[in-house]
Amino acid sequence: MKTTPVAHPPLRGNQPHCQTCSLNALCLPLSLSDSDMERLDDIIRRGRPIQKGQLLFQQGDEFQSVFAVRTGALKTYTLASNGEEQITGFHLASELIGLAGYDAGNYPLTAKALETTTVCEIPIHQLESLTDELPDLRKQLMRTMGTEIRHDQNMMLLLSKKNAEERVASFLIDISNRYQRRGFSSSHFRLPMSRVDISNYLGLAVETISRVFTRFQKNELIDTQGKEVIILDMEKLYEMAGLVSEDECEHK
Amino acid sequence: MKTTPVAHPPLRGNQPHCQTCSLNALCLPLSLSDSDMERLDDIIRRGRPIQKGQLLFQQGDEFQSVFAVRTGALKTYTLASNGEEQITGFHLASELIGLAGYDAGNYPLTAKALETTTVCEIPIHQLESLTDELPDLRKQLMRTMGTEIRHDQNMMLLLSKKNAEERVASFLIDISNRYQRRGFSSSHFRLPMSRVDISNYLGLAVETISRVFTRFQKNELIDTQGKEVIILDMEKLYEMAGLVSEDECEHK
DNA sequence: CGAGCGCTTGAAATTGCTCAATGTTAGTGG
DNA sequence: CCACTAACATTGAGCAATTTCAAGCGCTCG
Repeated sequence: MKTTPVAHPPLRGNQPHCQTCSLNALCLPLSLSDSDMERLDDIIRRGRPIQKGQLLFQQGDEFQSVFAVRTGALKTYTLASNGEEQITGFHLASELIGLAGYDAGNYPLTAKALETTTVCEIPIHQLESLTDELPDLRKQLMRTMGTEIRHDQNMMLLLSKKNAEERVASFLIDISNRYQRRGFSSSHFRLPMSRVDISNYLGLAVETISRVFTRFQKNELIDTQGKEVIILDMEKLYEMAGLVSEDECEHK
Repeated sequence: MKTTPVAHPPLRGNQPHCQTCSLNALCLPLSLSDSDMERLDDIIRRGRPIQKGQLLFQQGDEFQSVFAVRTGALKTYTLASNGEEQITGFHLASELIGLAGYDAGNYPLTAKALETTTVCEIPIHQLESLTDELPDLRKQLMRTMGTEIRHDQNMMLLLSKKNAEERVASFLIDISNRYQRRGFSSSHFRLPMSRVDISNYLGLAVETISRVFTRFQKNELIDTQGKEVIILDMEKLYEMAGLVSEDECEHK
């Protein structure tokens, strides 16, 4: 078990705040009143950016804080005992990471920056005392964990039932939706992760990812240039993913 | 969206209680004081047993309660939009199910009895008010969700990185450990689920499960007769699973 | 400008799947 | 208690999807 390589740099002045953060409607403060948000804001630490490839925390490190992504993106992965790495999620701005370690005393996974990334650190002890007083915050935390569980169960379905094309289509749709929720284009974006990361996440070989991307491009489903992706036919992509676009089917 | 076929039968007299339940050290009451346990016990409803094949709740049903398995076993599964079913977990006595629906308002999965099963029902509203007052209970719930997340992430690793033999070996070890924790034999047990369920859970074809079981039997790793399983070489099974038996490797 | 990493493409190999047939078990009703 | 049926389980053969191996390209960063 190694010690944390990077972790939590000291504070700097001129900090942003939850109250003015453009992400507060997506992030942990969601559903908090102004005064409650202020109390949450008080315990949040905002450190210097972490660079691409640096670790935010490592599997086995003592569980001390949860983190909200402010800008940038990270991947989280677990290590099998044989050393193999399984990426369990990519995390964009406003998303909370680290909660899975809540009960264990240490992080059950490693978080690595995919690009230069800034995070808000929320020390767990203070968060815990705060949740004692703020039921809304508590619910929000439970909600976040529920979301995580549903995500993982969707991934189980994907990994055990879907073929390569369905996996890639599902992946692109997921990313697209997440960018959209953040106010970015749902059809034109830049993937923060490498092909190798995607292949690992989707349980496929890199070569397969490459081939599916080119096939999608030939079939004019998407246009892609390196990490840049333009979705040309969202409708069809939903079909490929084994899903149905929301437009035409709202009942569940 | 269909209505619930079975759900929550009426109460009966002569109920057992958390205080005297042999599972209370594994179940939700874990870490509660006697008086707190009593308060939890007061809100628990204990219905008549549900029969093999009956549903406890169904994907889409309104989220009203979480359930603890008292005796028997269930499977939970999600339905893909194309109707395919993915089993996300098997649940033995003392295990809590339904929490994943916490934030969504309705259950994100279906729970079906694998055999005659009795459950303790915990209405969510009352549980919520109780958590307001009992921080220990709150923590226990968070812990349970954390455990669920780690389980699912382990499954993601299994589904995306392990071959058929490794999957089956991992599965048998997991079941074995869970029986052991409940005070049963870790080397001789009866699987409550069918081969089809196992294959679905592990992301393999039924035939593959069958073949791996016979191969394991030929290699004298296990002895099996239908759902009855005897583990002959635990050591080797751990190796096959890509794990290391606790005996020989305690670090990490 | 060269090295190296990341990405793409092709051909061969492999693993697990599908299909089909047969065997086995458990539950039902005469 | 036995016969019957339906669901479950096993086994074999051929096949298909994806992986592995190998090679080449192109961008980026020292």
